[in-house]
Amino acid sequence: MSFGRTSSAATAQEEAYLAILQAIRVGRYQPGERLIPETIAQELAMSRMPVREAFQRLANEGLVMIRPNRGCVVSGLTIDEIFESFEIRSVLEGLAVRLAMPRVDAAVLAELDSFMQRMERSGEAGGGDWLSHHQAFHEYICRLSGRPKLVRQISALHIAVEPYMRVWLHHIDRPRTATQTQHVVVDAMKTGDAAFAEQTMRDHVMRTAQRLAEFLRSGNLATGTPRRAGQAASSAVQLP
Amino acid sequence: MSFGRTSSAATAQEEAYLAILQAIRVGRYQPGERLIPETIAQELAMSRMPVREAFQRLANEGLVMIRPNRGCVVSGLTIDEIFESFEIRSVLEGLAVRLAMPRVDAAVLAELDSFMQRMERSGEAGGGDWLSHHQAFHEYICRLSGRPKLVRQISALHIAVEPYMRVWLHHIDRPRTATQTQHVVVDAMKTGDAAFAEQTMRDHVMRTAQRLAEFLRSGNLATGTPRRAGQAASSAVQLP
DNA sequence: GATTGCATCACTGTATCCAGTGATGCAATC
DNA sequence: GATTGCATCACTGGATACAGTGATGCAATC
Repeated sequence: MSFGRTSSAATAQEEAYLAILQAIRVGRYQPGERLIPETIAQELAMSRMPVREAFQRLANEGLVMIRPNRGCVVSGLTIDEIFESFEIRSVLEGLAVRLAMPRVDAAVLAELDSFMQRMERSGEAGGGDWLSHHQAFHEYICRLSGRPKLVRQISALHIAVEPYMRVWLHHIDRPRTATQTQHVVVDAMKTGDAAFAEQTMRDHVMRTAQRLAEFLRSGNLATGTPRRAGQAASSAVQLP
Repeated sequence: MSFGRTSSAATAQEEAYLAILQAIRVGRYQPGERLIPETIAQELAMSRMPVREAFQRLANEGLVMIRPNRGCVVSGLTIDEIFESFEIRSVLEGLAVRLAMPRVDAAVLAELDSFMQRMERSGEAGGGDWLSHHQAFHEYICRLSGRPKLVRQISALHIAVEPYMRVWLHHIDRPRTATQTQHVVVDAMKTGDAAFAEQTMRDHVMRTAQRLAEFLRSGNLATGTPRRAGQAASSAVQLP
């Protein structure tokens, strides 16, 4: 194992982590699904051990749930939990924008405009990579804040709701209106008013939350009960 | 191992996690210190494996740092990182208060008053458990929000800065003024104005951050360089 | 005398093995 | 016929064993 690691992972455990993470993000491992260490280990050509340690990391980020002696399941989020994630994100991204404001100049605004153009183009193409552009847009702003921990936390929240965003965007298949609400954020940043930009970002995130929650509640998705430990009668949103 | 686990941990890994966490919180394992899995495993009468998995969890929470093939060190925070943690906490706790407001009634306010009395008493006794009362006060408010993820994130931030808070409080040995600023928060909650309460909580947290940062910068502590990976020339605050 | 290269050693990461726990299905009894 | 108890089985968590990597110290050469 001294050569030929395909991915950029330095260690087998890291490789397992990235592989499982990706599978959850794109919805290949679905909420409620049981993750069998042995199976995944075989797929990745390694032993169960690094896979188990990857489970630990994922569990800590809330993406899977490990119940002692009863295995590891992908922890789907309930609508309430999704909404809560957005609530948290709204204040964190609000903070990020506020802290980023002093560093915003013409070059930054130009970059933001180009981000939005990319989003609009991929939106019209109906491509599913609108989401990646969208996340890149948000991450760019966050990075401007110069706060690494903040960036990390926001990124984790993006990942957690990504599977749900994905099906939503797939259904509405024209995320142009969504793109337009981004303009409001950039416009707010152009005013130079940090408090205003913060509030605008908050509103923007919460508006997305409301639209997504509405969509999920509208029953365009089957709402099953992938049994989860602990919380009684909590039925996570099921992906198609 | 079917009986007699001393702590409430269901699994060895959990026990290791709690033990190491506690050691870091109270400052027994200090920033920059190398954590040897074998040593800790012996102390806890288990093998290296569960200890390693505990390391994973701690690394994810940012309390330790694992560099591939080079072991696990307690990741001390720089003053900037401490300040950043407070910034994040300020908006999260602000959110928590805002969401908690609808549930605030006379009984809740009475409970908050009793929390503060306890804090004042332990403050005058010079006891180091002022901190636990203080954290309990904040956690009580957070719980009122009814947002489990939010509570968890805030709690993690409290833990991360706890060692530094501890030495600070030990130095000023009369955290009465600190207690008084809590009153401002409770008073704001009494007004029933959610936005005002949110802003007040934010200010309260940031004021604490400023005082702590000032103390740490004032050099009451030696500022050494427990070498950390990645960031060049980042010298974490060293505990006495 | 200093610097560089090599060898040895300590330690980390991974694999395999073993024991304990929860689940499932069948049989027996009510 | 239904329900409960037991036995078996699959799987998880933990321990031990092994291989690979980085560090350290000594020696040799410049």
